Amino acid sequence: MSEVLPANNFIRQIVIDDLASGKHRTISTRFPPEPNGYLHIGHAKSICLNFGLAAEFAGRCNLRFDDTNPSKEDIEYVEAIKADVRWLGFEWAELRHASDYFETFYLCAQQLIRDGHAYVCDLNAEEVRAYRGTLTEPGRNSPYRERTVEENLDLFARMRAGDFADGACTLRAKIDMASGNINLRDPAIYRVRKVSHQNTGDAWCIYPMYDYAHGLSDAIEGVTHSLCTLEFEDHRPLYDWYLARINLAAHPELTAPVLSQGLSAPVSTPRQIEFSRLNFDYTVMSKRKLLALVNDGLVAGWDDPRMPTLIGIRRRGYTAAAIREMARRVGVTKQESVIEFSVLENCVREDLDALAERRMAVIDPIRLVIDNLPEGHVETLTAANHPKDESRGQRALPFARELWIEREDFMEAPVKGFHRLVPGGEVRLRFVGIVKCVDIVRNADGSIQELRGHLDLDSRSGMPGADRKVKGTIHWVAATHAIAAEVRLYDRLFTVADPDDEHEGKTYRDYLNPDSVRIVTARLEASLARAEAEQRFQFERLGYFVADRIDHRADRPVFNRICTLRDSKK
RNA sequence: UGGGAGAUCGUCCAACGGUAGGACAACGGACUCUGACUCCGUUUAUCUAGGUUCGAAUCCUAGUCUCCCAGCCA
Repeated sequence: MSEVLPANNFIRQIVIDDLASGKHRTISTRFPPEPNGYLHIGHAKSICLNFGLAAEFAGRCNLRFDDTNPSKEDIEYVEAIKADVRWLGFEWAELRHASDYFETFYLCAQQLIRDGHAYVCDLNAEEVRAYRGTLTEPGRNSPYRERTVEENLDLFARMRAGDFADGACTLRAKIDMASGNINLRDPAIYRVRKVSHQNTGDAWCIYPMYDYAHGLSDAIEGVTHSLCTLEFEDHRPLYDWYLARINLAAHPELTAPVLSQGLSAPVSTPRQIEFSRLNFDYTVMSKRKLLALVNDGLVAGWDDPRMPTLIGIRRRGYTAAAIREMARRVGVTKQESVIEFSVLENCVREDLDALAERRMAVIDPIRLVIDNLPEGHVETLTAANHPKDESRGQRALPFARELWIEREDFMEAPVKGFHRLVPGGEVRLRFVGIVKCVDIVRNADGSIQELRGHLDLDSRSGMPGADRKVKGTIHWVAATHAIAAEVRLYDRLFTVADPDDEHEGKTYRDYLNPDSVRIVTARLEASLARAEAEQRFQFERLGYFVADRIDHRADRPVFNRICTLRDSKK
């Protein structure tokens, strides 16, 4: 696989310029997921960007859990996210949580109050909405906006102490209720939530909002380039507003609680830069819909091989290298885009073509008996494990008088352009030689019971006659030696390119592909008995397959189809 | 006249005042003991209208279209 010649993009160019101008000596980024769900392929772009930039320019990239809303978060997700990032091939400089900074956030809020930049507001959620105005009309000031500093300090302390019920009041930034940017209309800084937190337990009953916590967390960690998706573009003025008012660098006492936990706080003034999120056709990417697919049993779980989650894609058999290459190919811009799934698929095929050893397997078997071999004839062939890489060695391949071939590779009444086996016609048996179909044995109902073939002994592999040209080559397994295996044939989860399209009252559920998985019992060549979970192979002419990382066992093999081979037959 | 952002092949991404190029897709061909891989070739694009300029995807003006924002979510 073409190894990481970094593709330039506007963010990388900013980094290069900042380093060249001396604005930064080193750079620092972060990947900041909220632990409220599993990571999906869309996150892979952000992970590759943040960790990739840090790696390329010898900077640092933290994994930071943006855990400011305990009611949605769970430790299960933080563990899964860590595993996914590592699987993708990245290691964080430090693991942090926004919740590591809760005490600092509290101190900063007190400072904002003292400086007249924040106030405790007793409006309830509905009232706040009414006061906020609309997209085209300005909002109105809260009646609590002019409380004194002393009163606000006292009230805020009582919020922390648990004196107020959930929703009874908030701490709000005093900015501008008439701003065209709604984020600046006195946004909430803290809300009361009497729930325990995945990381801090019951230490707090007030929790900071994203806009407030995110920029401060970036600054505390010394992040230089804070990369996020487009929808945060109009939050940037607020991001900058908090940083400017609080000015962590000028107030070391504010970060003291971080230091006292043994964590460093190399305060910076981070710059937020937005890029467009990654979307793919034929799938959904919203956490809500993914969660619904899982909860409603429409898929087998977060790691269902049809899911666009990283854990699902991994189980499907995609490689981390392929995902990294995909991220490189799609680039980074501010244009909203939907990537064709073929881009990812091409990356997988390219990686696996080089990586995966070849094997033979028959998915829909029909019996072929070689009539000019003696009854009970068995021999052992050797076959290359990889057609382009001799160092991958060879394997023993049992060959016998009775074979399974692919039902699809025989046509009694061939359509034009059919290159495989037909009555009276010849085809090459991979690694064996040329066989002619001499008879069709039928059941009472006229259906085909088995095929009879005649092997041209002069055309056996290695013989001079093997050079004889025939139009097609088909795969096979020895019926006597084949092992049975469950093979799961996956296809796209949705039947339409844009399942999010809700025209004509449809929803993504109406577009679920009823044939997104087909489970068959296949016959595998004997050497596959030694396959290990997560090992990938090319089943010749069929596609790439992986031994399922959960269900595969030596005595009960289970393979997932990763993707088919490209197919140029018409 | 609410605020913010974006418009280049079918899809993504380049071109940073000087030959519109690459990847994926599609199509055609060569090769082939995988109809794979590989190789060769072909088709298709600068949102519109003006302007500046020897020269505009790029600069200016005016439009058009698309996306995001009215959580005590992130």
